[in-house]
Amino acid sequence: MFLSASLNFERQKLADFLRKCSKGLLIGQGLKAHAALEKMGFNSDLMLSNDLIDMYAKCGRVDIAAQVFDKMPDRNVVSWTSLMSGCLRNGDAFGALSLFLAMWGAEVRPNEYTLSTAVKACWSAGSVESGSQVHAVCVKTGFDVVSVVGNSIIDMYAKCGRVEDAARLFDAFPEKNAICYNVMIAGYASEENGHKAVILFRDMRVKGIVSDEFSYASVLKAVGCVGAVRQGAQVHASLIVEGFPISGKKIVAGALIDLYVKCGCVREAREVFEQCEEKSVVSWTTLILGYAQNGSVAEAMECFRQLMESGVEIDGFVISSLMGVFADLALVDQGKQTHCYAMKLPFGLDLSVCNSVVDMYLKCGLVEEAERHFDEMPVKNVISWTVMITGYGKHGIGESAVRLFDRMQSENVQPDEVSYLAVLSACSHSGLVKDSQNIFFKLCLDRHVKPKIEHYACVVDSLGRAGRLQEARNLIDSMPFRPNAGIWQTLLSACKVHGNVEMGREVGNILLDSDGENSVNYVMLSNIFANAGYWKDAEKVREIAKTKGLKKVAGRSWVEIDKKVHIFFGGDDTHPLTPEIHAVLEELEKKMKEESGYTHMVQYALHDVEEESKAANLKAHSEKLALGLALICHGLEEGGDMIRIFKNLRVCGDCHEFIKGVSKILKKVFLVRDSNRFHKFENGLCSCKDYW
DNA sequence: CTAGGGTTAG
Repeated sequence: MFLSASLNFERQKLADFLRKCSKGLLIGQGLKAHAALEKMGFNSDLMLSNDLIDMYAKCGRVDIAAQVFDKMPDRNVVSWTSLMSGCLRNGDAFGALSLFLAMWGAEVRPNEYTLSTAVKACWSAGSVESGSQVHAVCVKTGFDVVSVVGNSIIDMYAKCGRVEDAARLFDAFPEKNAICYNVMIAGYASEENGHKAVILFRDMRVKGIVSDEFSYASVLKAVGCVGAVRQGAQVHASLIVEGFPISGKKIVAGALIDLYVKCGCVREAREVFEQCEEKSVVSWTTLILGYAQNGSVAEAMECFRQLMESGVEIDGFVISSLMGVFADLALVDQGKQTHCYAMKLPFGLDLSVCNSVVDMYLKCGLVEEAERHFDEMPVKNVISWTVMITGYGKHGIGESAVRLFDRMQSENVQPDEVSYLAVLSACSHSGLVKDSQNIFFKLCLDRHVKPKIEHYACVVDSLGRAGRLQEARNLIDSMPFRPNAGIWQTLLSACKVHGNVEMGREVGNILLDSDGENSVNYVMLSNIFANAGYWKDAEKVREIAKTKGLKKVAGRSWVEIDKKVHIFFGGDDTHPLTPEIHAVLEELEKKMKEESGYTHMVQYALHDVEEESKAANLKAHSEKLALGLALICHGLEEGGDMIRIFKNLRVCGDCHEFIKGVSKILKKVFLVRDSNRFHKFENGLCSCKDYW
């Protein structure tokens, strides 16, 4: 087409203007330019149409970009690539990939821009299979050695968990620039490879490649993953030496805050945070979690309050993080409150928010509430299903867990290794041995998931609880893994339940050799001996533990009354109502003795699994104290609201029996959440089928 | 028209 000089001038002006709109994200101006363009009859101009696509894509309107694209009489590689990258930018990786395929059908050849976009779309879509296919195309077309493409490929493999493949390509890559290094350092930023990230970071500097913010952020993440505070401080120091003021570098500062938080140095984290001129929501989130993980819930909530006042925009990450804190501590009132607040926000229905809410309700013992929110979720992902399955499992409703696991697949959600683990664990808690075996079998045939040792452990647990110890033992022997301490502990615990001293002795010895610093092993083994009357053996095991100076985790229980959390340790007498608590417990014990002949189950006192403290006797177990306080506050009349008690370890057997008795006498319902599962006590019975 | 970084839910 021949254009007059003035028309050509107008055309160039429009193109310049569109690029300006695209750069400045000025959708309003862009729409005007589009109208002008049509009026002037430039509809079928290839270059201008491409500029339009790019403008709309960058301004977040891929839908209009696609309309422009569809109307074009001719499309070149730029048209296709612009739309592809628009899809990807908009979070539609699959859309980008299908365009990539369609482009081949239209016989348009990709260039380096197209290929790097396609590679990125693959990892965004989580499909390393597509990624390696596109990789093959890059090799065939010779684009794989172009740095933009090559770097994308390395990044793709690293982000899809194939770090070794990424490293192989990285080593062979001819001209490594800073981005190439950064991609690989980021790929190494994990627990298992963190040290390699540090080595590469040094190597990069030795080779004279200038490290930038990206390098720093990634290497800081890496040292955080391996928990290397000292190395982290070194990196921090070199940041200062090289004149990298973190105040203006949000991401580097964020990485630094996270590093200090991960190492338990919340004070240092706060210092860095305060140094930032512009505090991002990410830094706030990191800090909030830092406080919570270090046991300062009040500080965490205060931090959240400050965030809300700061004017920084709240996002789904903070809400789901906070919800996780409430879930862990079972702070149901705060959880509900935050949930109500979150629902009014634009991201209130985001997956991570909904998932964290459902999890919070489950961990607070409100199964129906959780089910309601789960059912109402507009979209579910594999995590949503897993949360619910785990919840059912912990509440001893294994049948529901298995049913949900089936439903998830009928709704075309592919289970991953965590969901398999959740359902297998639910089976073992509910004694569903057959289901456990069937699901495990299915897992072995599932092309998408590889069975891990934890899956084996669940089946070993199921078999063990059912008393099929030899089968459990055989399964361990048949594993393609070297057995770890965890799986032996599972078997040992089964030996204890079923009083199998011979196997217990054998397994116990293996454990004492391989995991000799863990007090749990000694306690369990000594219990097996003591239960069977082998007192001398029991004593010997306890002696070894004692000479090694092994300490146990202190047991603690808590109960929430009027939004206040009351925490008790074993033998705790610090609560102002301590005399009243003991009086209530005493009275109930007397009644129980009269009605059903209950006496303390002394075996738990002599060698309890969690043996909270030497001084504590059964009457002063933390869960009983919490129960006593709850009863005083709720009143001793029959019936009333469900009382919820929480413990950081497993509930002791005597307390378990005791609470059963109380639930019968007072016709009250108790829900106890311990480290293992939920116990719902009602009318003298407990919901769990796996307690001993 | 293209490549890299810090926070979350199981």
